[in-house]
Amino acid sequence: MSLKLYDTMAREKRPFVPADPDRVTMYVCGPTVYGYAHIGNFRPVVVFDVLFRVLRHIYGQDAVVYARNVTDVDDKINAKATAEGVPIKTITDRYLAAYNADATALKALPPSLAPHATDHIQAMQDQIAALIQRGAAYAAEGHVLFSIESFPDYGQLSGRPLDEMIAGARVEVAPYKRHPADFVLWKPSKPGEPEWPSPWGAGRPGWHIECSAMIEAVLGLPIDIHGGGIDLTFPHHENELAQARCAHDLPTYANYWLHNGFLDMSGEKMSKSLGNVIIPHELLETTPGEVIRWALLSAHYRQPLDWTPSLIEQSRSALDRLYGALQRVKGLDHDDAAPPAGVIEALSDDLNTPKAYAELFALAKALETAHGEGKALAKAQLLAAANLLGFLEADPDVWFAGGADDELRGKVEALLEARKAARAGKDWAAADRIRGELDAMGVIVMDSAEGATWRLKDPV
RNA sequence: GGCCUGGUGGCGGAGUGGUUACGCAGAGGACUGCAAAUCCUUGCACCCCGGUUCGAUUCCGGGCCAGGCCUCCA
Repeated sequence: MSLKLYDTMAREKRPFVPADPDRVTMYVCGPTVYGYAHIGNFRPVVVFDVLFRVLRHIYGQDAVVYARNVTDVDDKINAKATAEGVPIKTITDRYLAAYNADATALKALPPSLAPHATDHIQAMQDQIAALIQRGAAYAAEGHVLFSIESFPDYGQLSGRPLDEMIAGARVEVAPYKRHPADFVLWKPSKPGEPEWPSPWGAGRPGWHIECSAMIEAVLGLPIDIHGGGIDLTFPHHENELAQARCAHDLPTYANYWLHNGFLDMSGEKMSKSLGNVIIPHELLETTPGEVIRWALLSAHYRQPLDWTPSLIEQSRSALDRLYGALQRVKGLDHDDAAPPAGVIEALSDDLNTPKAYAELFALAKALETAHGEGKALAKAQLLAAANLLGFLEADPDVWFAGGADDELRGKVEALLEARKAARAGKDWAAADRIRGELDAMGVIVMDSAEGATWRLKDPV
């Protein structure tokens, strides 16, 4: 079994070979913390979380270093702080906490490292200084700009020839730019905005230099995997690559570039102007994080994913099915099993999560139809497989009835006792009336040879 | 205009040069006092037109349609 990943640079699936199997490095562009992240922002969070889990499974728990940055200096953050009349840190702290809480709710493991841009200003300045020294950047009117003409490979990642950059430059070009597509490495701050002293005047870093400098600072160059949304390919990743390679005259910045497809809303791009933005922070009030995670991974990560109410319902049904299988074998435990080959193979093929889902259903069926010892083993295998994807970590009873408070539980238990007595006396009318009462309470009753179990229709 | 994706059954969504994806929904059966859950069985597909081939949903060319990037963006 070997892991294959689609590399945007090579435009094909390639066998994954880390530079050092004892220290596999991965970097994913994280959030700018100026507001609640929307559902689309969390697609890379769960996608690369699965990759993180798969890599840890292959190379060892401690052999994978996964960094996801936090951009905490940005125009939007400044604007938000000004609007609320609070310090910038109040804004960034608040939304970073929310982001981390949401990521946890979506069952994403914390990354190994979460570097903050404001903690690495020096590293950014060092990289900028190296670029100037090598003639790849120039200072002008308080700005420092990267000179794309100094880098012949510019455009390689996104497949855009340099001469097209000029035609593509539809925005007004700042007069101090030598080439229309030159981009900012350092810029002056406006009054009231955060600023740091620098050899080129007080100011703050451009967006692209944050990532390339932090990668150098916390992971070292080059790295094995760089991930992010497909929209970041250009200009963000193209620029990061140019900066890092030029600063240190490197042939390679990242050995594999992975990009997740977009999430859209009924075929439309999610945007505030269309009013169709879904915020997990709010969605989590009515939908378990695991359901959202299931939905986000239900299509292959490079495909576009259409977010619809039906997708949520189907995802809930799928998890109910799997948790139901687990709930029926409560108590049957087996020593930890390795994840079955089918799931490994599916995920090793460029993270084919839909195929991995099919394997989970096959394992659930095997569990339902197994007997005796086989049942315990099947359960352990299902759990091991699901763990690789970040699913089925909850107690099935909690999954189905976790939303029920003690009062409701008491009522349900009492009614079930009464119904049991009615059924024993073959008083079907009374038994059905009680079941109707439970149904009205949102409780579904399931009889079995071992007695009745119950679940909430709509567990949160 | 440039670059790039994708068009699969009622819905979601993999995959393959000739054989079952899978899930949800539907149909029949088993089980059940009746249900629910579960199990068994089952119907439903590969945008259009050419080409290559013994054979294409799968490869090649063209077309149509949808979407993305080229500006902040996961």
